[in-house]
Amino acid sequence: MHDMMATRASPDTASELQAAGAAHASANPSASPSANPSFSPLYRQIKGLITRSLQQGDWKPGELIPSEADLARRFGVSQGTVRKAVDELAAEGLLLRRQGRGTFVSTHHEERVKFRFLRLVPDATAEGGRPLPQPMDRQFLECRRVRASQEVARMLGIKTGESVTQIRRLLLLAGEPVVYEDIYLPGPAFRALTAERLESYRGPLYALFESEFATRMVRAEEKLRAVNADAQEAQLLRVREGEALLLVERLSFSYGELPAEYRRGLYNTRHHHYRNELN
Amino acid sequence: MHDMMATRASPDTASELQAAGAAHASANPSASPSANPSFSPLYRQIKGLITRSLQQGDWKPGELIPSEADLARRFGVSQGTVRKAVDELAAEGLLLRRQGRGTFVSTHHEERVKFRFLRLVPDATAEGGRPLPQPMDRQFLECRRVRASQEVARMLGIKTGESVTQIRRLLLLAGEPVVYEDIYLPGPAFRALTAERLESYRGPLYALFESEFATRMVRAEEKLRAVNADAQEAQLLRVREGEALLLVERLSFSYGELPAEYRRGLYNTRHHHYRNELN
DNA sequence: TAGTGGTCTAGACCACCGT
DNA sequence: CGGTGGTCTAGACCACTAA
Repeated sequence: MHDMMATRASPDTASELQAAGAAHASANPSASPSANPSFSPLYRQIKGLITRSLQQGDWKPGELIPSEADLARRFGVSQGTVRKAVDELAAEGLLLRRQGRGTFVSTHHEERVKFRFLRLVPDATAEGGRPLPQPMDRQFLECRRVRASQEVARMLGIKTGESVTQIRRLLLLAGEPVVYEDIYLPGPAFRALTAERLESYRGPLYALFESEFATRMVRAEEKLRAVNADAQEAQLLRVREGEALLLVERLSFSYGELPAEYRRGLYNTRHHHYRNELN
Repeated sequence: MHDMMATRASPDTASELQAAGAAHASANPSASPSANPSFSPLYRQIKGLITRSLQQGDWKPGELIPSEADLARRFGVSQGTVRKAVDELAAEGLLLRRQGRGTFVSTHHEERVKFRFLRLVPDATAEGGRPLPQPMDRQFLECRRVRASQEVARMLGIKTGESVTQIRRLLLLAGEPVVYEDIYLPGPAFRALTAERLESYRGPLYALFESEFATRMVRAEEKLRAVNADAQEAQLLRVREGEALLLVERLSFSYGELPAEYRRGLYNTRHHHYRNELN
């Protein structure tokens, strides 16, 4: 394999890569030899281009993206450089590498990473045993359009009073109600969402959002607190009023650090716990 | 045994690296050409060797380890292979790379990563603002040798009734008691630990353990629950009895996945919250 | 200026997957 | 079998730090 004409051409997409410290950056003895203020290595620029393609939906969740060799040709860089860009994206969970098959866009549909964001596990879980083998059931109490409260607006980065979709639901594990949460989705994207659709859908909410509302949750930040159950919460979760509950506020982000969901959940931690790893 | 070193010399440590799929491994026509059951790439073996050196204390926390080129020579591999090993160790927090200076063994003494394991932050913390700029104070209530209860023994992987060191303390943020925790340390290593030493030490507990007890905490697992304060807990944390508190059980590991500390903490989350990131 | 980690390239071969 | 990601090497040059 040789191929590849002597030089560049980069007949495809954006060949706007700034030659920044690239060894092969050709004869460029002029261009300031040092003191680069906003220096970004090539592989990060490549990473940016790939991210943009993901944002734009050029490659959709679950799909196969072009091979490393292919991408290297398109971008006019070496395979090693593409590899480093893809490595980082895979580490961030945006892409999924599978030896012998190719690189795929991550999706909430895969069996392996289902409930990736739900850290609640039954107490009986053994040391290594990760997920919950319990039967999970849902119960949707609300699904409606409401005006964003000051707090919801602030979290989602929109104006107070703007229309948002609110979902209120109950999660049952092994028949017992364990999670009660309010979910807020910004903008008109989720206008078509109905309680019926929620009821009929099998699988995680994020998988539904991905498939039918073109919104993929990429990462999230959570704030945890302990609170005492009020009368309504106690009734829904079948605990005594005043019983301690774990309050979990979650802000989820889509591609490009775009806030795409705000969630306020109450967990009954009598037989379950929130599991976390510190590094 | 076989080969190795047509060149090199590798005068130093273990040159027992099994030529596994190495392109240059050559001269090894015997060894099953494929179908390798427990296949481990070279860089992982290197990683193991470096980890072993860390465990053995060849390089201590805060110290500079040999340069990549140096390590490559010692191990008889290319710099790229060493680099990949070090990359992973740095990603896991065992090593810290600093361009232009070298690679250092991570330590709990650095200003940058102090309180790496304490995820409690004041509610007022802005979006990006990470750590707590609050004045922190401690109050040590106990420091004694006790026999491990069944639970403590199970967590620490020792026998029930074995001697462990117990520390009971209160953490005060901005003058208010916010954390009340019991800490259990296994084995005879911490026999010399006294309440006086704890009182006089400035800096994180883990920094003390590292400096004076040759125990570095590398990673930890936490289980979170919401519980109602009992009378004693309420008094110490200055809340009403029955008030919801965040119960945080932490199992910390030293090098080699060795359980080295079990901790049971109660957090008052009225003005603070536990912060977490999901990827 | 010397030394370190950081980036980039080019090419080889291995492990794994589907056909 | 051909194609994909995974590993390994060798060498070049860049960015940063400290002496």
